[in-house]
Amino acid sequence: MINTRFSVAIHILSLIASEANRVATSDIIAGSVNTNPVVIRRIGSLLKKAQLIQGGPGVAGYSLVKQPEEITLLDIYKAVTDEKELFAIHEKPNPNCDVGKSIQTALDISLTRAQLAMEQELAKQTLQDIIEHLTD
Amino acid sequence: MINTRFSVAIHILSLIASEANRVATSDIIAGSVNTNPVVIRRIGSLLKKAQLIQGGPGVAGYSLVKQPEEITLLDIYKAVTDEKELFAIHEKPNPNCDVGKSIQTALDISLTRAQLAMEQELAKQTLQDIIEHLTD
DNA sequence: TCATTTGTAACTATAATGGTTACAAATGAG
DNA sequence: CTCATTTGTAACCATTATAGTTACAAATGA
Repeated sequence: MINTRFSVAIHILSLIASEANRVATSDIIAGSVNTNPVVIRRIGSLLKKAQLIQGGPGVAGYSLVKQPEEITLLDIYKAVTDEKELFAIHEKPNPNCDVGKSIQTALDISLTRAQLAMEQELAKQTLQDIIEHLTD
Repeated sequence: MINTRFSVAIHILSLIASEANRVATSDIIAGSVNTNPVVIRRIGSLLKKAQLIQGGPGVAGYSLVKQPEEITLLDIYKAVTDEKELFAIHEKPNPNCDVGKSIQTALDISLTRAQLAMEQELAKQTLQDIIEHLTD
């Protein structure tokens, strides 16, 4: 299972967008996510590195850098997962075995396809789509 | 990251298929995967529950129940991941907040789509495809 | 009968995760 | 300028998942 940083990141961005008039501090966001403000700031730090939000010490709250329609879920996913692969492949299969010596390459081909399929679906959805579902 | 059970399971099945004439014991498979035989038997147990292989105490080795063309990577994925969701969603957002009260539903809609996209890609590939890539 | 092998429980070390405290640094209001 | 507020980040902790390991009962077939 992929950790909750991704879903919390989407939550954070949704809240910032929906509170565009008010000030979305890490404390307020933490109240909505129901966690510790440091957890929010930690993820906020990743979202800043990815140029999705802005904010900093002394300035209360975060704000979006782009419009919700311009932020895809893939942007958010990449921001919080770094360059990690979706599927782990076991490290040291036996190179003296016909299967062992080439299984990693074979796995990489197939599993990368699956990862790309997922990422393409995330790229089709934006923060705006999430926000539109919020009134459900 | 999804754990290595999935990739090890594919390795196990590939080895059983490619050694169809010889006896694929947990010890031999462990030698190819380069791990402990119990790890193999543990995953083997899951593959048996999913009706992908057969074998048991007293009988040396495992054998495939279906042909490699009939085993999709999704079958294997489901066998080793149980019914767990791909993406974790944070548990207790604040129900007194407009975003918090409906974010889980919104996330579920979007993330389930991404998971399905990945699963559909896995369903398109079979154990036979992996085996064909092995000679690379 | 007995050597071989699987199934599984139990334990361990390691790593990831999320929560928490603490505090320096930056900012802007007064 | 001063100070309250807020962010950034290090450090630490508890919990959990993971993979490896030992041990042994149960099943099988030679």
